[in-house]
Amino acid sequence: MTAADDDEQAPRRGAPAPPQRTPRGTLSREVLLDAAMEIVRIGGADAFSMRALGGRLDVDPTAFYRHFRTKNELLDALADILIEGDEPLPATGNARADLRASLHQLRHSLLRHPTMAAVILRRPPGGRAYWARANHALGLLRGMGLSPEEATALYQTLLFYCLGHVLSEARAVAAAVARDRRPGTPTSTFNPPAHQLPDLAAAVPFLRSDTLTQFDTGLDLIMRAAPA
Amino acid sequence: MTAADDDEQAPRRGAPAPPQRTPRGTLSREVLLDAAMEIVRIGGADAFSMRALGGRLDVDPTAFYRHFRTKNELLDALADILIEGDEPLPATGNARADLRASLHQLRHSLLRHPTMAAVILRRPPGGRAYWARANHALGLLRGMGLSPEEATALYQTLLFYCLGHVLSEARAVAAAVARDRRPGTPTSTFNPPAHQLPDLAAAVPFLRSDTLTQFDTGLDLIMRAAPA
DNA sequence: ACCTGAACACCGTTCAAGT
DNA sequence: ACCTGAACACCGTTCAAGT
Repeated sequence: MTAADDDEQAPRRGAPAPPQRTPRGTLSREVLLDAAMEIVRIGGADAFSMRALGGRLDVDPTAFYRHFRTKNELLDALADILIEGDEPLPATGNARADLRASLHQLRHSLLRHPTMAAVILRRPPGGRAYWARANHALGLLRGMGLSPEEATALYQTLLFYCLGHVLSEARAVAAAVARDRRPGTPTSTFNPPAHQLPDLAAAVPFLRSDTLTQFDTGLDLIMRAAPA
Repeated sequence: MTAADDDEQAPRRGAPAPPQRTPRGTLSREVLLDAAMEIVRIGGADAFSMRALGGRLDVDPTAFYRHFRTKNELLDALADILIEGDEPLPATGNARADLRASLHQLRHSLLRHPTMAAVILRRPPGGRAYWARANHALGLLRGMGLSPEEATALYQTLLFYCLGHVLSEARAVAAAVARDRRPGTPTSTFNPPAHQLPDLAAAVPFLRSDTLTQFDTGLDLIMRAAPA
């Protein structure tokens, strides 16, 4: 029915070559998070498992459970690291520009690990960085003259738009990476069946040309609802 | 670091009591899709596996592979069934109302299987119903006087907003269901750390009060960008 | 105190063999 | 032609035992 192609699993598994043995007593949340991020960076989200993590640190896979309650707890911590990003929250004094920049930071950081985005977005939010970003954005919107209620509504709209956009971009990037590793897999998503669907056909030229510009266009549309 | 609670796995696995033996030669994509949907309806997305599917139809788990290439291909087909929903695309003649109704349909249908939403949204889109909905919405926007480019931009903004919102709602519903099955698990998401974050504290009363109204509020904000 | 190792109860998928 | 069954190469997590 769907022209479902191959899938994004299997061609890369496990972590290669433990770089250095982890001495007894030096395992910590931080060490585990770093190793997990490395595994994801090298092999994508599918390469990450308890056994890969243990292998990378040359430690028994179950040593993990001294430091995290479950794998999902580690994923939540990874999520918050990505949501935080590398840069401080923008504070130029221009509320509109700062808000836009914060959402750009979020998008950019999540897209640095595109195979991770879907994994992270299926977890409930609630990390430190997540709330810090919310507080920052809400403050900016209130500074633009919006009431708490208006600010909340507009922030949620921006955030949900941002998450949907990033999820969609990340899927495309992850699929492209998978295709690259194992060529010959067709991409169905951008051969939409435009016959019989004239309005879709007319839209095709404007799909996915430049995703950053597209992202901004949506932000602008939503921000029209804010006072100048 | 995060107040990560328990997780949504494990308490319900496998399909209970095969309702009737499936005679040789009657297995089909449709039968498999129906059984898969039943498993998800009863036990959530985690309950679905090849072995559960085989068990439910009283058939060897690997018989599946005569009809689908992979599990993900079946997930894509399930996704398109949910995206299609039960009702026909709205066509009252009021473009604005029809567009809103289509997005409500999509939200409603995805939320009927909340544990499935995250699974489905991590797959690339591209099913028949997905494109049909896109074509329908684009036609409505063009009918409101927008150019193909404007219509595409506005539709994508609405769609990404809708997906982000539904993903967020579905996570909350799925977590609530899991909490119900195994009580005592706290919800961190709606105890945001409002101390030290004054603008977040001011927003708390307006979070998650009525998610349908909230959804509509965002749609309205975005639709302000369209001509009256 | 911290880690190991075996074990448990699962996965998705392949392929030779059966009917 | 269609399905079975064993097998492969994995999972996340628990718990008694070791150091």
